[in-house]
Amino acid sequence: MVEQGSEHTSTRDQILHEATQCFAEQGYDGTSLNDIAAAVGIRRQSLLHHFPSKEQLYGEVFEYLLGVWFERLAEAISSPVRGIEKVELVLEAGFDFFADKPEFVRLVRREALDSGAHLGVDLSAVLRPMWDRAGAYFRREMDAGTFRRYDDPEQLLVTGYGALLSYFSDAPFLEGLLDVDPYSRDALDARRRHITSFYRMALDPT
Amino acid sequence: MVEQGSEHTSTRDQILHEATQCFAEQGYDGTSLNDIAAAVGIRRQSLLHHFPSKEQLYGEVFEYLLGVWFERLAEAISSPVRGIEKVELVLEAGFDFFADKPEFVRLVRREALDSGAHLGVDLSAVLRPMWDRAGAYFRREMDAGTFRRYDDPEQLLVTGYGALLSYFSDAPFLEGLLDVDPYSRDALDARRRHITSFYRMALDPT
DNA sequence: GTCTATATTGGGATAGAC
DNA sequence: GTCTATCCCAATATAGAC
Repeated sequence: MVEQGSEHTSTRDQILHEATQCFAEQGYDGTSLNDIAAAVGIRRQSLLHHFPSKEQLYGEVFEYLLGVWFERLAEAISSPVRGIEKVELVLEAGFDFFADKPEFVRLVRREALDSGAHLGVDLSAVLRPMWDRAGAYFRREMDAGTFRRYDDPEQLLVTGYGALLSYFSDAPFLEGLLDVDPYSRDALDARRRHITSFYRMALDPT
Repeated sequence: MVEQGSEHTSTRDQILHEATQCFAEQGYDGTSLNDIAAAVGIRRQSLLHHFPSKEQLYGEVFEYLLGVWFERLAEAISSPVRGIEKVELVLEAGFDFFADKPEFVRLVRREALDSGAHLGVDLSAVLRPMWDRAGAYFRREMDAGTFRRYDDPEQLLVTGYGALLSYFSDAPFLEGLLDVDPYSRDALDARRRHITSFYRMALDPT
């Protein structure tokens, strides 16, 4: 759907791109079709020639990003490494994807807050299989003694979910607390290292 | 401003209460004065007799919750305990407040996402003093050898911020992933215990 | 495929009767 | 203090010319 390699991107793809930025920054209700059209350089009415409605456009924006996310995650999961190294690999794959596409994180957060009011599909249901797989992995490693035992492995996932997403979804807010551009190379490196080392400490069975 | 103890709550306070719920659930842009007025049982025009504008109403909703939050936090911070016990005390105070007022968490998250577009004040600037104080505390304890040393103590704060807020802000979403009501007593207890034990593991210097 | 023009709805806010 | 009536504006969406 989204073409690469050619000098010229289609108007449709330009719309998708600008819509992604607008929805991520201002949310579904805070974004008007005028905003998106203006960013592309056309009129609102011309935009509706490419997408039948605002909801449809929003749906396609989400669908595309979700597809890329699944691709990247599947790649990391399929790796043959085990133990804490696998956790690190998946954490880093998630981190790198989020750093590459912070718009995605912001969209997911907004959907989580609005509990899918604007999106047709149930996001948690879509992500559920991967979630369960991760939970089963932790349980197995705990049983094997490679990870420190916790009462409820799912809690580790919730914490990781929050730690990973919040940094990107709330980046402008955190910038005000930290006096550092969260997207600078240094800040990203530091955050990445901290998350992995934090998990290593917490999971270390010794 | 908000009266307690009397059987009858003023219309003004009812409006504040319903507005809090609506803004937390649907966001600023997603909430219309009609929604709030309907919840109270009056007309939109009557609501505007008590508050001059939507922005003003939103501001007051936030101001009130922020005041309570500061109260509770100051109470926990003033405790004479030290070391990891102080961290636990503050984490638990935050957790309990958030569990008591999840609307507050959702509002803060929305503000962080929108970077204060609807609120007059800069939220990160308001919270900055407490943030810096917490960072200094971690640094001191690391220097004293009571906490495990991390390159950047502020990273611990970011992780805590995410772990604490996300559970409540994204509760409906997490319910779909966990098959448990996040606000049930059991779930809250488990989450509370996990966060504190997770931090204890990560900060343990041995 | 983009435009102008227009229909229609819903939002915030004001004026004034009761 | 609450209501009805009204104003104004912005938003989504459609129709039809070019």
